[in-house]
Amino acid sequence: MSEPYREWILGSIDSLRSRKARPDLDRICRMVKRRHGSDWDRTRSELEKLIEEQTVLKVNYKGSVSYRNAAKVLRGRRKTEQSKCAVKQPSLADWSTGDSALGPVDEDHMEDMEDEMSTTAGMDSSMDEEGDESSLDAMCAQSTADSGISMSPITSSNASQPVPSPTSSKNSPTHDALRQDTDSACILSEHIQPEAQQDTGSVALVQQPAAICLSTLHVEDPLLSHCTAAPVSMSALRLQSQHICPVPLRHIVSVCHQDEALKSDGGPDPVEEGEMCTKSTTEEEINNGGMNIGNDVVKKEIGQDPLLWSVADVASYFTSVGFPEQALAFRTQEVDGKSLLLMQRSDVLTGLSIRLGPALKIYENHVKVLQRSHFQDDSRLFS
DNA sequence: CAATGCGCACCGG
DNA sequence: CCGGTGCGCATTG
Repeated sequence: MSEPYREWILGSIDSLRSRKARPDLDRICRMVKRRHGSDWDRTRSELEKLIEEQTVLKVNYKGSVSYRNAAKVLRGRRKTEQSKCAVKQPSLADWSTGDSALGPVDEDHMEDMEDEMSTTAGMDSSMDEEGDESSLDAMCAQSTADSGISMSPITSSNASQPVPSPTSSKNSPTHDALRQDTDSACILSEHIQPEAQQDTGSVALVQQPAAICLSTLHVEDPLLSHCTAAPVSMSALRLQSQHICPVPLRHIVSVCHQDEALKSDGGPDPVEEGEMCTKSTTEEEINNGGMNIGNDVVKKEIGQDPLLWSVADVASYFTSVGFPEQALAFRTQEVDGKSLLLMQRSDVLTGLSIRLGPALKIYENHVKVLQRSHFQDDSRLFS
């Protein structure tokens, strides 16, 4: 159902941008309404969904809220500011003005922050090989946010408070879809570190539901600890302790294994719960550190058996590992977890109409890995 | 009047 | 210096 909205909204954002007009809620809704007749509230809620899935980024630029087509934005910035990634909430200041129709009202209310961000979320499209760093960046950009926040702090408003309750996913009005599988309780609260971001502003990225779970898992499995080293998860880590993840651990574990080559020698030593992950690393370190690993983690973030991923989960996954643009292709082709596990090399390279470079990386570093780990697990079960 | 086009100033990299 | 952003004004329908 939201399909056309995605196109409509992204189209409106692109159109506004090309016209050099700020793609704010007001203009986006107006344009969608004019072009497609959709009513405001509907457009607004669909927009929020897109924000949650990171198809659209909500940013605070020059003191006002603005929206970006994630696929087009992500590119520039690289490392560094992971910090900025943090999520922030938009200030309403502007909104108020906007009062008009909108309902921003419900948007969060926050104090203000006027920073702006450069949107950033980016990863360069070209990320070099396996997405190491780039993906990291990406991740950080998004992930930080994503990982944690269950909802979009930003947008969603209701939940004005940054701190989501671990339990529920309820807060957000829309996300259902996304999280249906994933979620679970993974919402975390803290991720948001305001301070960090504040400097420049940040994108309010949204978070993905996904991230969440992993942390939890890790806790119990020593193997996981490796994974945790990965970038992304930090935020996730924090949460770890608390929630329960629906996903079977084994999947996760296996993924880690392979990709990571586990550094661990023979056997992983058991770690006590909770702490392993957290150990030492600071966020930064983490970010820089494990590139590939990062990806894995991301996967896990989504938290589950790929078999259970919805189309939105698949898209979120690729967005979070640095391929936002390609994520749209997966979405367009309606590739869900099951389909993903059935994809062949040629499907990825030619069936999605995405560029060869990213397609190769996606297939080799992600699709193949997910398939391998998934099927490996299965065989293990039966053996 | 709304939609659109775009020059130009700003800003961060 | 360059690219992204968007204000503010002119133009168009």
